Amino acid sequence: MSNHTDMKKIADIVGVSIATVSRTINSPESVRPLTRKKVLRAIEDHQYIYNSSAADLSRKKTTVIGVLIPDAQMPMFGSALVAIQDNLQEKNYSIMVGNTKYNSNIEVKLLKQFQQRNVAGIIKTGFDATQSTLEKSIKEWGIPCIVIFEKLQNPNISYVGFDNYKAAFSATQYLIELGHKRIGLIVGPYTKQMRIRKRVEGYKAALEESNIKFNPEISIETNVGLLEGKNAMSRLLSLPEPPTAIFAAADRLAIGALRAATEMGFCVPEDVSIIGYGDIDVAAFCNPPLTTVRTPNYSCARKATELIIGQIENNTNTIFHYCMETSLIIRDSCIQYK
Amino acid sequence: MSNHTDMKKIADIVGVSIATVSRTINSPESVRPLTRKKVLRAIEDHQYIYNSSAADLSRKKTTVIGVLIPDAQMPMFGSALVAIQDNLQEKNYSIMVGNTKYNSNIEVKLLKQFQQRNVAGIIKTGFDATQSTLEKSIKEWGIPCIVIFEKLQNPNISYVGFDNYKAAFSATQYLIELGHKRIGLIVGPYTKQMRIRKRVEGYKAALEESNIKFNPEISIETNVGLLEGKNAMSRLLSLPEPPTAIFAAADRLAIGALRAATEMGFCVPEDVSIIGYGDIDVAAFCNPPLTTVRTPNYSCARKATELIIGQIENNTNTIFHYCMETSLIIRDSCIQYK
DNA sequence: ACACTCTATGTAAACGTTTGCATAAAGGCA
DNA sequence: TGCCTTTATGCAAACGTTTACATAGAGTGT
Repeated sequence: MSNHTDMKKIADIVGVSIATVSRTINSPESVRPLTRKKVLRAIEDHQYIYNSSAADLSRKKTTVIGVLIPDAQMPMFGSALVAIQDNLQEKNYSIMVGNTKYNSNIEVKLLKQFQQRNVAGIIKTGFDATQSTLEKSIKEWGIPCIVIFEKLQNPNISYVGFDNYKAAFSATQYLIELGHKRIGLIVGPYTKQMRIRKRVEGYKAALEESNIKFNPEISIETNVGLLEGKNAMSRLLSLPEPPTAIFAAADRLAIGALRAATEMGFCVPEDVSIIGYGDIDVAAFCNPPLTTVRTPNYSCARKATELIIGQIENNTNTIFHYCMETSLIIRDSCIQYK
Repeated sequence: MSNHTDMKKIADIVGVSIATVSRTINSPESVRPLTRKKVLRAIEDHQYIYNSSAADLSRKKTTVIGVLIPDAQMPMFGSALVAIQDNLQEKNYSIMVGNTKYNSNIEVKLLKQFQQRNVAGIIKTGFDATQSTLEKSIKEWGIPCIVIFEKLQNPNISYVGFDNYKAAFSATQYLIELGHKRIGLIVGPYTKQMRIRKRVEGYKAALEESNIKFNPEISIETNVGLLEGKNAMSRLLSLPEPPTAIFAAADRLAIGALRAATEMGFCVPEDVSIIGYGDIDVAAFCNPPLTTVRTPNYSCARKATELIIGQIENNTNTIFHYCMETSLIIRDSCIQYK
């Protein structure tokens, strides 16, 4: 016989039915105060532990939300997680997290797990250019799914993000305004990732607007990482005619680039300007402090969580498109070109 | 009637019993190849989705492991998450994550959630000095729980960590060997956190060993963060007789300290040496690159995951104590005192 | 006293699996 | 052929909740 405390046991102790116990837990206002008190007392005294699996099964619905991120090492994910949980805290939702490593096999697998575990909603950071199948499967599945940190043109997918194109445009424009003409680009794998591709496009558009010809020689696509940024920068600075300014479309790339410059004897910003992207927290603590584009990571994640909770609770599934503003954070890594 | 594909439906389609479907999924070798094939075919064709809640309820056991971290912004957490998932990947376990913010109310709440959701095991980073109640509740609960990133003296709790005392001792010793006598300390909230307190003790012990008197004036306890590190360093360098070397017992504190020094016109390491703790990835990319203590974060998390999975699968719950080696990573932020 | 409405509770059928036990079919051996 | 073992499958009871529906009792207005 089960020696485990379940609702039945509590019900027996108090002398009420299981239903009453369930109600005291889920809608306390619907049970008489005296009864409620007795039930709560028994729960306390006998260390009853609510069984979510059973509830989930019965309700055909969980209070777990799935969070899909490409790389847990990205500082941006930290903000996302904190924001999401801040919002979920008092609601008794839990977070199930999956790290895709930019690998679509892993991603599909994780999504399947989420589906089997019947998560109530999904928050996904970033969206691959190649994910129409994914999109379809989520649609069919029918639970709310919000992409964050990205502005999508796809009208069928909700997002809370920012305009990567515009932000990259303004970063590049800033460099141009400072008089730079030879502006290098170090950027993540944009062949696969939409939000990165948008940055490349923004960069190109800004150049074009000022009649500067895009020069593929000083534009490097690489994985996002400190070392990768450093390596890319080394290559750029080894060129016979190195760029006078660099747009590193991720702060971690920028930090790597900064290091390469320093090691090669270039002064930043006197010899070469560097602008980053993301305003991760160390950016302000670099030497020199990094001029960068601030993206509203925390707000995006927070907003997305609010929205998704709303959808879950009201059982709706409309499409939301929120685009937040980015801003240029001017610090000391860029200077007028003389 | 349910239009949702469940085992019953698959069973009906194939013309077998539910049990057979369940078995094809959970122990394929126990069903005849032909039957298996037909079942799998039907599962494929009708997009059957396994319901974990139901399975969990029936089995009285889940395949979810709970991960408790104090601050998702700490880079160390990123490694942990990646390591854990790398290990869980092919096993179909999922990760439920909770961010405690160093707040024991939140922590208790999250643990309760984990308990209600019936997680199969818990990996917890760090352990508060004040958590004997917590310890008791986990013991009673009876699921495997491993603390990582910490060496505990408590024989009832499993850990996979490193010796914070020893690591801090060696960092301080290194500074002493370089001829420093006036060695400041910037450290996290050690009143609450064991692993941080150990660092303070290691620092003090190293001083004592060399007959250097501990000076509370140049020892600052603060929250862990870049800005906090900077503020603490400002205070230290404003002293009439500032320290000639600083042990910042967290790399993020060290990076903040580095910034303060630079802004105040101190050269690192010429005017003041700084040694960090953790070897987070940006440490090597600071200016100057940060000398620091490397702690084996990934290995710890990976080992812990292996152990916990072992315990879950074999239904054992023995206590493990693994202590991994730390190492001194000498870069350019410390120099001989003249 | 009656009919009516409310409110608090109980009853019991789901929810979709797992798994011990029973059984039928097939194979081996005398 | 009959008996025994093995293998593949089915049966049905659990797992611990939720919730639509039923019901009993209390209150209200006439």
